[in-house]
Amino acid sequence: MDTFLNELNREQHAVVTHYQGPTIVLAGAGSGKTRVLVFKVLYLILQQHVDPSSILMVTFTNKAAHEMLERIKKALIDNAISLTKQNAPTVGTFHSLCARILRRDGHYIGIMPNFAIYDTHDQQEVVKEAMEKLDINSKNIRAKAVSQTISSAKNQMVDPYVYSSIARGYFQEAVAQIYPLYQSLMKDHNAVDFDDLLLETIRLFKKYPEVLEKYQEKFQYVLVDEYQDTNHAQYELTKLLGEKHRNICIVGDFSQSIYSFRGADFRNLEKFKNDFPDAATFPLSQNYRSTQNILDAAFSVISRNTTHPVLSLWTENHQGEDIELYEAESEQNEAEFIIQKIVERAARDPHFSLSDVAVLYRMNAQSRTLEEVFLHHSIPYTLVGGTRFYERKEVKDVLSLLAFLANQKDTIAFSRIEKIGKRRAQKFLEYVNEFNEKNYLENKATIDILDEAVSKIEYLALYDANNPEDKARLENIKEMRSVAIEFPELIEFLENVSLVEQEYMPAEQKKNGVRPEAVTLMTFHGAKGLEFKMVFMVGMEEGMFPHSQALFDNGDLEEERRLCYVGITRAKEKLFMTFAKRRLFFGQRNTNTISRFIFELPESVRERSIALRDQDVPEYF
DNA sequence: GGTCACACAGTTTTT
DNA sequence: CTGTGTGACC
Repeated sequence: MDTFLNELNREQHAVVTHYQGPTIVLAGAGSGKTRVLVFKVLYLILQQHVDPSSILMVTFTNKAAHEMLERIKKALIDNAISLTKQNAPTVGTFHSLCARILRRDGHYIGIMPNFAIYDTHDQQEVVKEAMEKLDINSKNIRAKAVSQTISSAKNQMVDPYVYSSIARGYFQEAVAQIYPLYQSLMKDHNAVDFDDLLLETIRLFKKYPEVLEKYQEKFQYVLVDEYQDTNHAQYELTKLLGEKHRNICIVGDFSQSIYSFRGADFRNLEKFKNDFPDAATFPLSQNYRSTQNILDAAFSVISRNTTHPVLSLWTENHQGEDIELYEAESEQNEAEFIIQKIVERAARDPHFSLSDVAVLYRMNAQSRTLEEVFLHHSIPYTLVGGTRFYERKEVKDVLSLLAFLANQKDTIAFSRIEKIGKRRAQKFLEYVNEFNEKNYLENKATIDILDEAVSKIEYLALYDANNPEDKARLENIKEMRSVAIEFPELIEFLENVSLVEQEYMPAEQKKNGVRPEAVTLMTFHGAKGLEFKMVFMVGMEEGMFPHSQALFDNGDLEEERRLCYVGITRAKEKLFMTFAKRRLFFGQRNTNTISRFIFELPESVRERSIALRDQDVPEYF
């Protein structure tokens, strides 16, 4: 057990063993960050004999949380320690942590434990409800825009009162009217949105210090990953939870902050230093992932950013293969180039697997052509992203039944049920009565409630198993049943489905239970945290990447550049960047100029490109 | 209560 | 171009 620290390099060792006091870890791409976090927890438990349950680790996604906890558990079992539910560390996202806190202690501030968690779609329904009540024309003011505006106000912790004092112009003044009504409707529905989970927890902590103290006492050690992508509320929460024992360790990388469009603020990394002036800062600068060529390219691009520090990475890996640029005639040709390169590589490298390849793009809309061409050449692919499991119609329908049973003030859920059909909604109400009279909430398992409600309204009869599209819907309901079996308590089930995105995997792949032999297609955002031997970055054109909406604002442009940096650093061995002369977009054929990011690569990369050899470097200002 | 036609918008995304 | 959402009409 003493030897596990030997597996770390000097920088990593320093991070793991510095276990007390405020700590900032600047973890570069591919520097073994996840491993360091796992080892840090192991070190606390094994060497410092810290009670595992007094450790809190906050991650960016639930998937990351799950993987982290599994790795910790496994390592502890190797050291003859097994974790139970009671003594396990708390590992989760800010949202799941706050949901748990509010279920337990929300009653202090008037939140009932069976509250519903509304997703973006539900939020828009509530906004529409508010707009109807206020008689605001939904043609001039779109509910979607309003709900986004309210959400970003909340992210900056601007309440309705403050908002109305700063609102300027037609749209903002309308929002100023809608916002307070939205909040009171949410209360009527006994619901909170994702932003409220954080804000209400902060409100609870500030109003009832004894509640805060309970959690401060529980969580003696607080670790927060991906700190560059925290928003203001998450920054506040970190501070509140950690300020008593001051054993807070935040981990992040300025250059990988890519979520400012939803309220993340990389400056939180700097603010932490002001709040904790004695914080120790550790860099993790050795990269284990990529070749020198790839790191050089990444650095060459990201060093153009001026509003944040850039960590320079080094590696012991060899120089590696050249980065290749390709100018395609069209988006089809771009996809065919990719296929050609994959086939070539497969022919000469027996260890090569299609799962070593990722194609990264800026917008989901770009996946369409790629899919068509991949299909045409019979190259298997996995598409990541798109419509999420719990947002599918049939899944939401069934969930609405359960959501309403758990929280009968949730009229948003009920109006969804009415949309299935008036007669079915009537039938359902009969079941609601039975449910209430016999108190099924307490003495029936989720799966039984689900099956009873679904059969009561004959929901499955809406779909025909012989129709392939319907069959997929029925499969999805089956899939949901298997999650329902895992969570016999209805409230817990609902919390799980609102906060945890189901790992998306088509049914046939799931049966085999192995990672499929297929190329991964996804957005740059989706690739965060992943790595592939061979990476294609496609659509490297002004207006595509950087995206057209980001061209005129330096802050937005720098975020695009960070996204480009994230893309480059996903590659372990081989990186391609492609751009098309002409591209069909929204039914129009456009001619785009080559992305500025291409011109920000090291000169040697550009010189080898036929398309660029004789071209002057354009001025982008 | 269900279907069809038209309008219209159209980044990135997890919680 | 394509998916979604709304409103009119049977």
